[in-house]
Amino acid sequence: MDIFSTLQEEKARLSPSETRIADILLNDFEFAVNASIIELAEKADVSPPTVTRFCRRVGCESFSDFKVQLARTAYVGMRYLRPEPKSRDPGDVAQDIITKAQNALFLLHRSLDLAAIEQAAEKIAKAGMIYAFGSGGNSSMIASELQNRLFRFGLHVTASSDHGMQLMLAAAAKSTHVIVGSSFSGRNTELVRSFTLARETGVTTIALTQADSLVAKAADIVIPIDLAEGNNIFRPTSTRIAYLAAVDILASLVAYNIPQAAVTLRRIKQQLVAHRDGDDRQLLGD
Amino acid sequence: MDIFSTLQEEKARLSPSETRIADILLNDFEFAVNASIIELAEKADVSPPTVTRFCRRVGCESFSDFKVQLARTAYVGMRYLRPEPKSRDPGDVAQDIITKAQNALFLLHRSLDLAAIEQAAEKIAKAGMIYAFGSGGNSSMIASELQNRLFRFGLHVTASSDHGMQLMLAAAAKSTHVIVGSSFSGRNTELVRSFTLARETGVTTIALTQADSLVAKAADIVIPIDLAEGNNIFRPTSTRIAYLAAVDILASLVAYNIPQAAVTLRRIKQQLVAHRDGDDRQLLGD
DNA sequence: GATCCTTGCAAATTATTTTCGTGATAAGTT
DNA sequence: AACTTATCACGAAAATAATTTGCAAGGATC
Repeated sequence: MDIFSTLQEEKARLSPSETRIADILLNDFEFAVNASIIELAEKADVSPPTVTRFCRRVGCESFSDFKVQLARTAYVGMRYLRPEPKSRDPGDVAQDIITKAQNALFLLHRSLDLAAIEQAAEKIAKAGMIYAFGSGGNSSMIASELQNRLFRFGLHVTASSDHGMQLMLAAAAKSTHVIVGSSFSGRNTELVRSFTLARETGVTTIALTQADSLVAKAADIVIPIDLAEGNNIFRPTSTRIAYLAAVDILASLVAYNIPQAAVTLRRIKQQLVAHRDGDDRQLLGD
Repeated sequence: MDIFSTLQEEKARLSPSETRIADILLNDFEFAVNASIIELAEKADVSPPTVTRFCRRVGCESFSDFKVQLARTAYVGMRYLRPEPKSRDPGDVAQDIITKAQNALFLLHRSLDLAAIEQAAEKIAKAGMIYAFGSGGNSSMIASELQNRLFRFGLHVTASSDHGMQLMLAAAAKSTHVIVGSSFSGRNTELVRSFTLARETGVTTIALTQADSLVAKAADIVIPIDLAEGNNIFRPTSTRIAYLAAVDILASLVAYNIPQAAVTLRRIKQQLVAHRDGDDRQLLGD
């Protein structure tokens, strides 16, 4: 799909000359996007035709197509190749974190299952009661974020990060209710238990989790969020940013499914514009 | 700086032919980045030289430079020109949200005051006790995130979203302590009061907020987070993502200032790799 | 009516791609 | 082991295509 991932896949199969070209891309990216085919060829100590062939090899139509692809993916993908920040220099750390966050959003957008999200939004909009479940520092934040967003549309919602409480709520839930559960790893077996229990009484269960995971298999509707685990397991913040964005999308679609939500939101907006001297709570609107 | 902003500034001064070229860029961007100068010229109904002149006019060296610039800024900037999503179609909503989030990260990275963050990180790393303050759905999340991140480095930290509690904590704080307060709007007057009170006893106060705001003026160290308000006041999630990233950077730098944090984190990582069958809580590491 | 700006044409320049041939390496054959 | 033969990488040069420049014509403005 994008050049850098192709490059990583093909790396082993490249010839010496092509490897030299690849090295320039990775090391002196700035030069590569601005250079002409001749300059690039000279720097890599190869002939222009070899550069053209290289471009074709990594899946581009032509050299100019290659440059466009390069420039396009660069902003997001450039540092993706360097798994760890090079130094402890604040600038590098910041760059690394921002890039990983950008990347998480980028990957999320690519792999988003819109049909599932819309289906989930419809169910949520019609639900008599919504339970947002999630445990651990990450998923519990997602659960409370869901509560935070949904109650403003006039929906009945409660969040819980307590497994015992989740089980009780799941046991008491009715068929018109919806449970939305979040699990970054997909291996939250307690959540699986709540889902299974709830489904016995016809409760709709929605999971934000990794596709094909235990949690995914236990839910009615799965909103899969699959990010390259290697890059994120030790840096959950970027994964969390992707989850937050997914919740944002879900909540927006829920709003569109509730006629009066638009009215309420418009009123909040007008309120915000008219009265701008409160504290953070004025940022309620959306 | 980037092409689209130049384009917006120059728009009024463009000639009819150049306006036609600009229109193509804005309306059929995909075509524009992939087209040759001839194709673009034909579509705009002008001659190739006019396209070259147009490129110079918007600050590029040449047509190919122009294309690279275009492709480069496009990913982040493209939809920035369209302030509102075009439709309620899930794809458009998702696109809009993701783009705004990307943009928030982009703007954050540009405007980041690294010196302030590093200064804050040093203070936090040495603090006897840390208080993370924030109110409202947004800032309270940031406060608990700070707690979440910092306690793992062996630091003493507590988060509070309650104004009354914040005041009491601030009154009881000692000069070796640090208060980190978050306010998206910068107008949280209760937080200002806590800061002012705390500074009387020499407590270091750190604010994550808008530059030159009330809260910023009341703090010792300000980590300014200024995002285009117009785009974010009604859509706080993207601003929040920027705040989360800022907290991530801050926490990473704090870790580098604590020698034993590295050891602890490494142990957590090994733990994670060895034992991969728990639930979400396994994603503790960073 | 003079001047300035915009624009296109055609030529010149430059960049890119194709074609073709050489040399190297590997696999099969005598 | 020595000799084909196939395959591939690569570069030189030619062919092609794209881009830029110089210049002149057409319009608008003062």
